Amino acid sequence: MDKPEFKINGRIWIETPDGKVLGPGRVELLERIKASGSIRQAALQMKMSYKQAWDLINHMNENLGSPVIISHRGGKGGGNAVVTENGLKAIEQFYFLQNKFREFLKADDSEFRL
Amino acid sequence: MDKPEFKINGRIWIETPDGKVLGPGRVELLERIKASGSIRQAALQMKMSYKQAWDLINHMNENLGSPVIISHRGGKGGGNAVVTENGLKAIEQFYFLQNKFREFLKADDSEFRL
DNA sequence: TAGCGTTATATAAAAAAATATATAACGATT
DNA sequence: AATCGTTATATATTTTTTTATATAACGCTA
Repeated sequence: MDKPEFKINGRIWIETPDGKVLGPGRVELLERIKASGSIRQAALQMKMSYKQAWDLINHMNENLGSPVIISHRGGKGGGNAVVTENGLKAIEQFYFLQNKFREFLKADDSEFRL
Repeated sequence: MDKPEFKINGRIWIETPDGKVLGPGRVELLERIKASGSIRQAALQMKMSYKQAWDLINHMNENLGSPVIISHRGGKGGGNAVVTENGLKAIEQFYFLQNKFREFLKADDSEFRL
């Protein structure tokens, strides 16, 4: 139990006065929907239940100014989901911040010593 | 639902290969033990159960190189707990990082716009 | 119009986490 | 040696969260 290797880690998110609206998990969900065109497939890939994915999307749609996902049921393939312009902006801007945060973590990586 | 105010927020912690060992909550716990000399009182102040506080302390004691809290039972007052040198260093160093992180958040505060 | 796979939604079941309760150990103080 | 308030620990209960199950709606396709 001597000399453990300490690393600083953390996470960032976007919030409104009503609470958290965007974080790493939700952004990944958006990206997977963008790639697969399906809420269901994105949920399977991330090993979360469809309900959980849907709840997250619904919450984002209602709290990110305008919808990030537009979904349709029925039709070819049974239905589909697409990321809106607003959603794409959300992904892009969050990654920008995420990258800055990574730099921050890297810079302070060896600043914790007991 | 238009023009919500977006704020970036987040949290940092210290981890070893075995997982998280120190974060804002645990540091606050250490500080309250330092001030009160009692695990129990610190737990009450933070509205957590004694068990939860004890588990956190135990985990820190076992994973922060050397103990951060030394506790005694019996005696005057029924018992007591004191923060070790190692614990004081942990508090101090975490606050140093925490302050840097606050600056980071403030600097990037208005960088998310949809 | 029957079938398909998905979205949407509610409800039930299961799992996990938090909390409460109980009890013993402890040592200075009286 | 009895009392006190705390630490230490186990067990039980409650609460919360997560996951599973079921069912309906939908619109293209064949």
